This record gives sequence, structure tokens and C-alpha cells, in this order.
Amino acid sequence: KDKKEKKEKKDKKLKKDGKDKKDKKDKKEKKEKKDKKDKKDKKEKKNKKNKKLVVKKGNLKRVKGMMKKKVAQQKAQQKPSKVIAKTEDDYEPVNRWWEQEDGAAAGKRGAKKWDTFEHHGLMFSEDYVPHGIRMKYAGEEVRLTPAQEEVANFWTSVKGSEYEKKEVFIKNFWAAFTAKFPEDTHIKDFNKCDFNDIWEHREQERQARLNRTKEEKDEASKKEKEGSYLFSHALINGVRERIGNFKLEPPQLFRGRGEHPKQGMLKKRTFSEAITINIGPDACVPRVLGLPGHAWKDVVHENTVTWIANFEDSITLDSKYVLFAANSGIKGQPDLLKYDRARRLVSTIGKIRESYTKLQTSQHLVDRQKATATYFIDRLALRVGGEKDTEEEADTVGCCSLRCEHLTLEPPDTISFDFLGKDSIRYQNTVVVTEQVFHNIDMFMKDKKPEENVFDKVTPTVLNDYFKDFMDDLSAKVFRTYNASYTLQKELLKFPMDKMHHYSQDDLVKYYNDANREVAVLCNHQKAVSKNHAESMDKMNAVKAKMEKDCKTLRRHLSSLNDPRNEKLKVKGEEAAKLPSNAASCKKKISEAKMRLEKHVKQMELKEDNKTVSLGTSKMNYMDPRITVAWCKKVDLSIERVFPRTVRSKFPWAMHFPSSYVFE
DNA sequence: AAAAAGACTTAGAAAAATTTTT
DNA sequence: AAAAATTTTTCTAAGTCTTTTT
Repeated sequence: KDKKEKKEKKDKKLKKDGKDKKDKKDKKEKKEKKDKKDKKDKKEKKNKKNKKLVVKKGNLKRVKGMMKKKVAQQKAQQKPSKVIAKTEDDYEPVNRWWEQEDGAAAGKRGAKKWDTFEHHGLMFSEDYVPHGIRMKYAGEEVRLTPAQEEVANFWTSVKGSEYEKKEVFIKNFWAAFTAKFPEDTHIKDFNKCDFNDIWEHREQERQARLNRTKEEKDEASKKEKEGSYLFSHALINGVRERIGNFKLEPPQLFRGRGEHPKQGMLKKRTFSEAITINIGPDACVPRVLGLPGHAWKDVVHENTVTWIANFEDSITLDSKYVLFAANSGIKGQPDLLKYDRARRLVSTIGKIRESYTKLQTSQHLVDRQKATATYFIDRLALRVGGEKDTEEEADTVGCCSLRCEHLTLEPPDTISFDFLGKDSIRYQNTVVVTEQVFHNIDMFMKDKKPEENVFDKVTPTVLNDYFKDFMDDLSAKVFRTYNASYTLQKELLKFPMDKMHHYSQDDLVKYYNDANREVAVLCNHQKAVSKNHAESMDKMNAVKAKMEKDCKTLRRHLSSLNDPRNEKLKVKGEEAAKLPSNAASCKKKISEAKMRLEKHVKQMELKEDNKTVSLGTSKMNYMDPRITVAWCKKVDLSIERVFPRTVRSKFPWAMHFPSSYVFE
């Protein structure tokens, strides 16, 4: 049965691919693509061999079953004399946990995650290799020790970014840099330092790397893969799964977001002595590869957690985790539960709204604040906003930590928000609220200083405890997931199914992206304006002007064609030759040119609208992927057009849902 | 009851890869 | 063929939220 389904899928895909290609590509391109694909296939075959090796090394009983399966798979693949096309399923065997009954059960927090678990530890970066380029101090060359030189390198890698100009960053870097010098050094003044030679040298290296030929790049990435394949996957319950961050973070100057007080501090190289390894009790403890003579801090066998290793971050001093990649079952299971939780909120939200509307008039200040804060979390999809220590972190806020200075009240019912949220992203929004909410906020803010909290009686714990009354696994963040998914569905439902056939695949993608954008705006997912946005906008404006001129020229030409008495156009030879010789063809040209102009203007608008909006975050984290899958099936749009590979491989469990799926 | 620890999700920047334009 | 633009992937910072400790 399984095979049949797979085959069907493949066939469908093939057809679609064909269609897409016909749309645009000419034959040449087709051929090229095929070649590329063939290459890929070869590569993947090699990888598979490697995988087998890894499996062989494993000493687990379960592996035997897997091996049999794999052999069978391979035989099946070898049999047909011609392989016409491969799907992604052929490249990486997926762990189909969702096909088992209650397959996501292990996704619950604290549930047992594995019976057997083995991996090869973490990948350490190579030791620092000095280049010997000197810095200048007050015009004089200074020879640097390797340790000094390394920190100097870190500084040059920040050149051209905002960090280079930030006072705090410079201060912290300077402290880290001078710590590498003896106390009696004459190097005392940052402004007398000139790192340009070092920058130049590293920039040259960077350019050389960028300018490598395709072959050289492929060769390098092949080598890189060979070097990391040992570490990139773990074997959990006998299933090979990708690890997300198996490479240790290279040392660098800490790049905190916004006004982070620790930006520019030296983030030190992590050694094995700071790392705890989590692994099956029967598995071999991995060697500390690359650091001879070193040992792990500890080895534990905890099968109720998802981490592979855990180490202390030298900047924040709290622990960081090495975790599985997003496409792994161990990440997929809790993710599925997350979206189902948000779905259950759809049928509970009515009760919650009723409750908090009532509580907004409560005699108890705590309840009143709680209910009003919940209103924001529900209606504006604000984050809950835990307390932060501004000595240690950037000063950002969420709902509970909003201060009076972040709100402006405009009677009778309008509130303006202006604050820095997560990642120091600015949230600016003006909303009309209910009379009661306005009254409450006004009351909470009365007699408070700008730097005091609006909701001084409420903390995330208070809110989350309140939410537990309605659903035992409801917390503040679920409202964001719910809101995002609900909005996507609402927007996609507006699609006119009866006019479906007037929509090209590109039109459908645009329709989807418009819905996606609604969600991203709601969640305030932003990105920095690209460096050359203004420039390319200017270019597009120039093209627009040219198009408008062309339209005008054609219209004048038409009028002179219609009536010779009208003023003749004064155009030069080449351009004149292009003008049509009769009125009918001129009319046609005008309408064509008009269409082109309209399309171009639309494109410009879209670009401007998208300038600061990031669609990816909601796609990866907030919108139930089954809504997208269902819609794509309904309108016959191939999922690849809206879900890039990373997204598809994160949501394999969502792909089989039918077009009738609803988020409710 | 408050604070800290612990574990995991969510986030934008930057790098890398790919596609489009010149 | 090179350059520019755009998309995708990688990286790791920055949140949330539950559990444990004080």
C-alpha cells in the first residue's frame, strides 16, 4: 500500500514538474537542470553508502531491522532499469513517526524520548592559525602575539556593521583586547589603533574564497561534508537523525542585539571540559576528537530530555544545548502537539473572551490587570513579556513588562504602542480598543511615572496560571500560534474558488504570500531593509518612467495615424522604425505596454511593502502547515512554490493531509 | 513565594546558494 | 560570463515556560 501511494505521489510530481518547466524554461535550460539533478543523484548515492557505514558501526539490535529494510529498499531501487526521477523521499529516509498510533506521544515534555541513543560527540574547530600581519599603533607597526592577533581579527570582522560604531561594543572589545597585553603595554588608546592591514589581509582571503570556481567550491563543500558527516547525525532508537548545531560556536566578539550591555565582549572558545554529553548508557562514549588529551565535563544518560550535549556560554553563563535539527522526529513531535494545542484554543477562545471581558470590571486590581493584559495577548498577539535584567541584557519588553512610556492614550478609545520587543524589534501600532479596556489602561497608568509598569500586579506566571483554568496546557504563547494560524486560514478562505482557473501558479503564490504577509504583520516579524533597497527602487522608478514615456509616445503616434493633420511625432530614426505602421497594431502595442507598466508598478508596490516584513518566521514557527498543504491541494499549487525545502522537511507529518483540513 | 535552573521554541542577521539580469 | 538580486540555509541570540531550589 505504502509503495503504491509513493508511486502515485511521484507520478503526480513528475507531471507537475513537466508543467512548470513548459511554462518558462527553454530546452537548453531543461537539459542543464537534468544534468544537475543527475549529479545530485550521484552524490546522494555516495551519502547513502556512508550512512550504511555508520549503521554498521552501531551495535544496536534495532539496527538489524533497519538494515533489512534498507537492503530491500536498495534492491527495489536497483531493479528498474531506468530511474526517471527521484523525489526527496529517496534522498533521506524519513522517520515516519506520525504514521504510528499516538506517534507524537514522545513529544510531551518529560516523556521518554529514547531507548537507545548514540552519536559521535561534537565537532571542535581547528586551532587558531596566525597570519603575522601587524597592526599599527600611533602610526608604528606592532607585532602581535597569536592570542592578540586573534582578537584583532574578531574586531576587523565587524567592520562595516553597526557594531563598529557602537560605544558599548568598542568599550567591551577594548577590554577584551587589552586583557591580552601585559600591564605595562604602551597600547592604551583605542583611537590610535589601526587594524586596516589586518582587515585588508582578511578581506583578500575572503574575496579569494568568494572568487573560487564552481568546481573548487564544490570540492571544498565535499571535503567539508566528509569532515563533518561523523558528527552531523545521531542514531536515536536506531533511526539516523540530523543534529542542528553539532559544530561548536567559534570564538568571536559577542553580537548581542539592540543595546545589549555585553556586546563586544569576547566569547571564548568552548573546550570539552565545559561540555556535558547525553548518550545512551550502552553506547560508546564518544572521543573528544580534535582535542587530544581533553575530556568531557560529564556524561549522562537522560532519556526524558532532547539534548545531545550541553555547555556553558561564556558570555551569559547560562547553558546552551546541542539539539536535533528541525527535520528530526524528536523536534517534529512536540511541534505537531503545539499546533494541535493552538487548534484546541479555537473552540475554547469564546469562553476565555467571555471570562476576561467580565474580569475587566472586577473589584480586584490583579484580576482587572490580568484580564486587560489578556486582551492584548489575544487581540494583538503580544508576547507575554517576562522580567529582564537590564544590566545583563538589552532593555526590551512584552505585555507584562510594558511601561507607561510605551503607551499613548487617545480618548475615547485609541491606544498607541511604541516599544522594543524581542530582538529589539520596534513594535508600533495604533489600535481601537473597547471602552472598558481603554478605561482600565487609563486607570492603571494614573499617577505612575513613565518608567513604571502598566501591569504592575501581573507577571507571566499569573497569566499562565489563569490560562490553565481553560486548558491545562494553555500558555500565553499559544495565542500567537492560534492567531497566526487562524489568520492564515481566514485569508486563504477568501480565495475565489470559482475563478481558480484564471490564476496562474505565480498568481497563486502571490495570493498565498499576501495571506502570509498579514500574519507576519500581525506577529511583527521584521527584517532589516536590504542594503541596496533604495538603489534598486530608484532603478525601478527609472524603468517606470521609461515605460510611461513609451506609452505616451505610442498614444501620440496613434493620434497622428488616425488623423494625419495631427502633429507628427519628432522621433529619431531608430525609434521611429519601431513604431507600428497602422492604427490597429498601434492600439495593440499600447495595451501591451500598459499591461507591462501595470505589472511593473505592482511589483514596485510589493517590493516596498515587503521591505521590512519577514515571511519566513511565521511559516516556520506559527502557521499550522496543514492549512497551507490543504490550500495547495485545493487550488492545485505545488507545495514547493510556497514551502522551500527546509520548511517541507520540517513538516513531513503535515504533507498527507487532505484539502478538506480545517484549523478548528 | 520568590528566585534560579533547566529545557526548549522563536528570531533576525549573515552566509551561501540559486536565479535573474545585464 | 559577470554582476546583481533574490531565496534558502546556517548560525546563534533571545525569548517562553516548567521544574527545582532556596
